[in-house]
Formats: sequence, C-alpha cells, structure tokens
Amino acid sequence: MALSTKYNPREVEGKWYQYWQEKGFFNSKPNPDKKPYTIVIPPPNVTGVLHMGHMLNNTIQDVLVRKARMEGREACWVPGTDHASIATEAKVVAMLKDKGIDKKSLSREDFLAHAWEWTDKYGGIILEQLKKLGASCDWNRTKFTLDEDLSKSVIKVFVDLYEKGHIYRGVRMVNWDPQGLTAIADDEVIHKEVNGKLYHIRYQIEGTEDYVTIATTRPETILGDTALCVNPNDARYQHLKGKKALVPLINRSIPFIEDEYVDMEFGTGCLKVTPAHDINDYQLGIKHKLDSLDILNDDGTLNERGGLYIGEDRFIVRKKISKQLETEGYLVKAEDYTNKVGFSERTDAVIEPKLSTQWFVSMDKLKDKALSSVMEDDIKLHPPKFKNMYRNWMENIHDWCISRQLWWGHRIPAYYLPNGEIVVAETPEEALKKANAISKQPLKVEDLKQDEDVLDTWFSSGLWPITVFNGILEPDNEDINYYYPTNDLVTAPEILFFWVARMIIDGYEYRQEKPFENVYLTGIVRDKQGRKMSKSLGNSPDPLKLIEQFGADGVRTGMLFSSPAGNDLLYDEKLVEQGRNFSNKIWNAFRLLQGWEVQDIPTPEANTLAIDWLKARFQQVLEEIEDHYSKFRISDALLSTYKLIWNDFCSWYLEIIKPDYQQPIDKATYEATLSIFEELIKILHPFMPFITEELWHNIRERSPEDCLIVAAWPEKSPYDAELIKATTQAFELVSAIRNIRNTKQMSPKTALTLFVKTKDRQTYTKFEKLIGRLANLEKIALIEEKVEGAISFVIGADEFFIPVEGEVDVVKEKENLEKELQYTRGFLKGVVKKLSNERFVSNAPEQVIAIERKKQADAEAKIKTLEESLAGLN
RNA sequence: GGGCUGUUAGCUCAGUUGGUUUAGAGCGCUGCCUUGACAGGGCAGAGGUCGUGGGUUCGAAUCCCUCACAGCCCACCA
Repeated sequence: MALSTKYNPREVEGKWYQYWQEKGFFNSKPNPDKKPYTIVIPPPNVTGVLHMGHMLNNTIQDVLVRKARMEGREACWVPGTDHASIATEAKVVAMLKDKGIDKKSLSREDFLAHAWEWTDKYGGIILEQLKKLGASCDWNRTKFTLDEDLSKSVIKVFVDLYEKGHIYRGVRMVNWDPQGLTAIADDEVIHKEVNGKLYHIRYQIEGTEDYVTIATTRPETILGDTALCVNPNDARYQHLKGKKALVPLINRSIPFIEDEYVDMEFGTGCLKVTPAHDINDYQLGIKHKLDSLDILNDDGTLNERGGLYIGEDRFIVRKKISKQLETEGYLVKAEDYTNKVGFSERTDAVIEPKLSTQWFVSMDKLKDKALSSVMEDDIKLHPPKFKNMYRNWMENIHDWCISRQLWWGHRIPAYYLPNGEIVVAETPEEALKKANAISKQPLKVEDLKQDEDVLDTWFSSGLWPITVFNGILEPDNEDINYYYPTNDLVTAPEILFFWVARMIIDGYEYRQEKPFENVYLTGIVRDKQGRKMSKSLGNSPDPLKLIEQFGADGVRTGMLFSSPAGNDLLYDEKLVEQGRNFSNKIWNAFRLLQGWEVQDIPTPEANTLAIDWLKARFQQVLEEIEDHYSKFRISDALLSTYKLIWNDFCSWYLEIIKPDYQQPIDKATYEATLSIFEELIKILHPFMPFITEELWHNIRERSPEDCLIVAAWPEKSPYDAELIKATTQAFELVSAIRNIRNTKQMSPKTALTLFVKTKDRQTYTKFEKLIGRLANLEKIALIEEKVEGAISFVIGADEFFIPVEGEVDVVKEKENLEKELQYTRGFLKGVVKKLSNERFVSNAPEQVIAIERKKQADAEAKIKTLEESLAGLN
C-alpha cells in the first residue's frame, strides 16, 4: 500500500473522534479502584462561538486529561455552558429588535420563552466545535447553568447565605448603566481617559456679597449639591466656617463642611458635594450626615428634584447649564481637562454612580479561608506570580453586588409582603409559609411579589465545581464524594477574581474543602503585533478553518509551542504550520518503517548501539517531560517531545538503522524500532491525539479495544547516562566531519578515511561502525603520529585527520585552529584564575573544585593538541 | 496614587535553592543539497559583553539597592 507523502488529517480525525465516543473512552463513573482525575470546563457562554482563547484553554485541558487517562486514573472532564445573563440577554434583545419586537412590550414570561428558543437553537454550538479540536470531555455529563438542578442549587445557596446573614439588601452606591438599565459590578466598569472640561463655578456665600469658587467636571450635578467642602487646614477658607452657600441658578442654601479628604492643591481647594452622584461625595455625605439629592432618572435624564431641565439627558444638560452659568455670571472659567470616566463593559454607556437598593454578599467572613488557602499553597496558582495579585484583591475586597436588573438568569428568591416586609425562600409556597408566620393577616400566594431581579452570573458559576456533581441538592452523592475536590482548573487570569475566587469561597462554604488543587492561568491570545484578538480588529483567525487547513493536531501543537503558563500567546500562522509540519514528519517516519522488508538476518553492530542509546535517551527525556508536567510547563513538555522525535529519533536514530536502498532490515532492529515508536507516540498522544491514534493502529494489528487513548503511559526506569554522553560525543564528531565536507565541497557520497590520534582508543572502537555509517567513512584508523597532507581538526584532546585529494588550504586551517586556541586559552585563564584564588579553594565545595580542575586539565590537553597541530602546519 | 511582574540571540522563551554556563532551545536567517521516508525535507553555519549603574560573594544571568523601559492588577482627585 502506497501512502501519501503528506499526512491528511481530514481522513482520520472525524473517524477516531467518533470511535472514541462509541467506545465510551471519554465517559467516567466513580471507580474506587482508581484515583480520580477531574477537570471542570470553564463554561463558555451558551451563545458563544469558539475563538482562539478557547482553543488554547481547551487544548491544555485536553492534554492534562488525556495524560491522566493514560496514567490509569479515572479521568473525568465535565463540559457545559454558562447562561451569561447580561451577554445573552443583550443578544436576545438585539435579535428581537431586528424582528421589530421591543423588549419592553413583552412580559417576563414571553421574553424568557424567546430567550430559551434562542438558546436551544444557538446554544451549545461551541461544544460541538470543541469536538473538532479533539476535546475528550464526558459529554454525558454536559451541564448548563440554567438546568433545573443547577438552578435549584443556586436558589438553595442564596437562601442559605441569606439565613446565615451573608446576604443583605441595602442602599448602596452602585455603577448604574443608564442604557442597559441595570447595576453592574465594579469589575464590569472600564475606565477610559476622556477629554472634557474643568468648570470653575462661583457660589455666593449666603448673606454676603462674597463668592467662593469650586471646580467640577460635571456642572449639571450642581442641582444635586448638598454641601461645599474645604480642607480644615486650608488657610484660605477659614472664614467660611459655619457659613452657608447658595447653589447657583436655584439659590438653594447648602452648608460648608470641612474634611481632610479635600486636596488643597487641586482646582480651587473647594469641593462641591453631591452625595447621590459621586462615590466619594457619597462617603462624605454619610460622614457629615448630609442630605442626598438624587436628580437623575434611571435612563440618565434629569428629574424634578433638580428643579431645572427636567426630562433632559445629562450630557445635553451639561452643555446647556454651562452656557446658562456663563450667561448669568457664575462661570469663572472652563479649562480643558482630561479625566478618567467609567464605561459599561457591555453597553459602553457612561456609568452613573447611583444610589439604589440592591442585594449584596458580605465578604467579611467568607474571604478569609479563600485567601489563606491560596497564600499557603493549599490551592496552587500557576504561575505563582498571580498569588500577589490575588492577595491584593482579596485584602481589599468589597461587598459583592449580586442583583442584576435583567430577566435571563436565576431570579432572586425574595418575596415582598404587601407591607414591604421581605421573606426569602426556595419556593413561593415556602415563602407564603414564612410570610404568614410574620404577617398579622393571613396571606395568599398572590399577595406576595417576587423580586424582579436576577442574580449576577458569577453567583451561579461560582458553584460550578459543586453543582455539576449535584453536590448542593444531594451533598452526599457518589459523584461529588468521588470527584470533588477536582484537580486542575485551566482559565484566564482576567477572571481570577470574578470566578476563581468565588469558586474557592463557595467550595469552602459548601464542601468545607477547596474546589481544585491547581489553577493554571493561560495568557491572552494576541496577534503578531501583540494586539488582543477582537472582532472589531478582525485579527482573529477562524479556529475551525485552521483545523480544516492544518489539522486539529497541528493547531493544538501550534498553540502550545509558544505559550508558557501566564504568558500571552503571540499567535502567528507559522506556529500552526510548524505543528502541521511536525505531523507530516512523524507520518513520514512511519512510512519509512512500514516500507521495510524484514528478514531474519544478523543485527548490525551500529544498530544495537543505536537502540540502546535511543532507549536511554527516551528515559532521559521522559524524566524531563514528567518534570515539566509536574510544574505545569506544558509548552516545555511538548518541546521536549518534539525534539526527541524529530532530532533523536528521525535525524539520528533512523539514519543509523535505515538499511541501504532496497535492502531488508534485520528483525531485531525492526521489532525494537516499532516498540520505541509506540512509546514515542504514547507520550505524544496528549498533544496530538488523532495522528498518534491512527499510527497506533497502523503499526500493529490490534483488538478493537486496544486504543492509544487508553494505552498505558510509559514507566520510568533507570538509564545509562554514560552511554548518552559518549554517543553525543560521537555525534559531534559526525557533525564535524560533515562540516568539513561542507566547507571543502566534498560530496556526502564519497567515502572517506578518518585517522584519529587519541588516548581514548576504546570509544572509537566502540563507535566505529556508528560513526562510519553516519559520516560515510570507509574506516576509522587509530594512529600515533600526525598524517601529512590531510585536513586536520581537533575535538577535546583528540586530533583528527582526513586525507583529501589536492591542496589543503593551510592558511584557512591555521586560522581556524588559532581561533579555537585563543578561545580555549581565554577559557583556561578564567579557570586558572579561579583555582589560584586561595579563598575559592578553601571555601568552595570539593565537588565544584574537582569540576574546575577537570576543566583545567581538559583545556590544557586541548591547548596542547591545538599547539601541536598548529606546529605541524608550519 | 497603591501593589505586582518582567527586561537573556532578529522573534518567542528556558536557564530549576549563586558553582561542569566566557550562556541554551524553538522559530527565523545564511550557505550547500532535485540523496531512495519527508523540500511541509536534509546537512552545516552565523547570531548574545544576560536593560543601566552600583553592592554582597572566592564566584552573579541568578541575591540586594539605584535608575530606565515595558506590561499587569487595584483605586480613581472633584
């Protein structure tokens, strides 16, 4: 059978994915005889489509899961999606708008019906896309954060936290999105620099003809002023103590207060205080017991409380009022000014700090264990540099606003009695019971009004590692007991606080245990120029097209080649090409093997040596790879595997054992090579699952159950390091000879004779056949005297001669030798300096001194040889 | 403003409690090769005074300090 010289992923990937699924290799159930290995997927948005970030993230998870599976652990990777309330609701609203339907015209039930329809239609596309990547998730366990059991769990937790006093309802300054008409979390606010003006406005001091000037960027808010504030240490304003000022245009009287919060250097040193519309003013307001005058409607227009410009938008009012202030002589000046303004992450509207009644989770008591577990490495972050970030955040954490003015999500299970009292319960029936217990008159279900808001999405995602195993509703079930705590979590640093921290908090609160042992934080996928990939820039490739073009294996390895933990991945198509080329290289190595005719003939000496060497190298690299995995250095583990296969196996080993053209190969070598090849594709399988599985079935006949995906990971065993060292030296000699051929323009087909002047005759005898084969030598002759009329070179203390026809370029050769001599002398000088330092000799460990002595002896021997060689040229 | 990372070859990064490192890898680059597994390939080669200035040490890419530059997180001065 003639195989194509190019590996064709399209012919094999779908086939094997289906086969693995049919055989149930991805599925997991609790098995007391095996140690579990569990990963829960960071649930992508249900309406999302696969982007490069998902590709990287899920490739890493799949690598970890596949390796664990081969190591004989009960591997379970739980997939699922997140309802993503804000993002999904925004998409549904936009979809309805396209159809000419206004959300406001719909009832909650009707809207949710549309949202579900949309979700059923488009939701979970992303999971299908993950299959193309090769993700070995247990699809029978697929969860959605709005599934019935997950929703019930969320509600149960809300009620529980409320009853424990961790959840409260309060009036707080929140980030109000006047366009989305919802409060959003602090972390959903993006601060941007905006060019605006700093208006200097004068206020008349009541009962006098004097004025005081303040500075503000938001003149429209003067209508909500309830005080002016100066620094008590400010000499300029001592006369204002106890006085009052009049708000321009409306002449409302407000007091002067003093607070050290005011920066005397900034503006005029006098601050207007608007507690309802500025977070700092709000705090001043509380401290000084000021009135709070909210002059804005939810949509950002002014209300009647301001007294002017009622019903007009805040930005229009800003223009109009500054004009009016100017006309009426209140505006002293307006200077250009750049300041930072908060924008909504979702709608890009300017955030309005606004007083509003919201639900909060108090972090005081919950945060401690979540902080200490990370600081004490009970939960390990990879790379550990994120520990500091995590601590900084946890130590400054604010109470978490969890109510969102949306419909798509988990509705808050709080019920209002007609008199305004609140009960919190898992069902309306229970709420009624609780309500009747506190109500003076008997109530009916219809008398209770449930809170309209839903919970922040992260409230439910925080429970994900527990709820996917139903650990809230049935806290003692077999799954949760077996799989929890999970092992590794792979996610982006951007959601370390949103999500990871909350899972940790919930884990300790509801399982009294951490949710995972390790958190691997990936970087951001950027383009070559370092720009974040985004739709608007159009710099993100389509992952599915990439898979089509380069194969899933190629894309997987391409992504991993350049992405150490925590580092951003600068995506370049070259990487994926490299991945594809690697597939091809392995494919062709296999083509070579399967093309051989095997005969029962004696094994060449060089082959035996090569086999022993490669086995030792395999063990050496396996050790290296295990070390990398243990430190979550996935890229390094891949690179080690890549080099082992490409350099050691293909470039050196196969070139040694490859029989001459149309000659058969001996059986022993062939069998050994197949065995090694099997080991190689085993360690490659987590990275390149498809091609390795295909090869696994091509190199030997196998039973239907005998698949690489469930093959046993290679065992570590001791290896002969000396053999590796000696072979490496032999290879160096081969390279040197090839280099001479190169520079002297000698064909690789011409067999040469090599003369060696050495004290170490044994090595050359041992490696004679191997070196001879690789460097195309007729023979290696050991000699005592130099050879005239030959090209010579030096490696270590050994001198080599290759007789050639015609002239030898003595000048050039001298140059080379002198260059090397100079370098070696410099090197020796450094070593000698060190050794002649008495304090070094008396302080350094013996081992280190021995090494230095060896370096000295080697360098001296080499110099001697070089000098002799040079002398011979004169 | 507060906190935290980085800065090693053209690019992306290793360099593991300071000592076989006058420093390694992958990619890229240069030269040669229409070799019988593979041109998506082979062979060979050239690239770095480890950001700056000081200090500790017998010994520093590695530890300490200064500065410069880059990046991240948090808070946001009206």
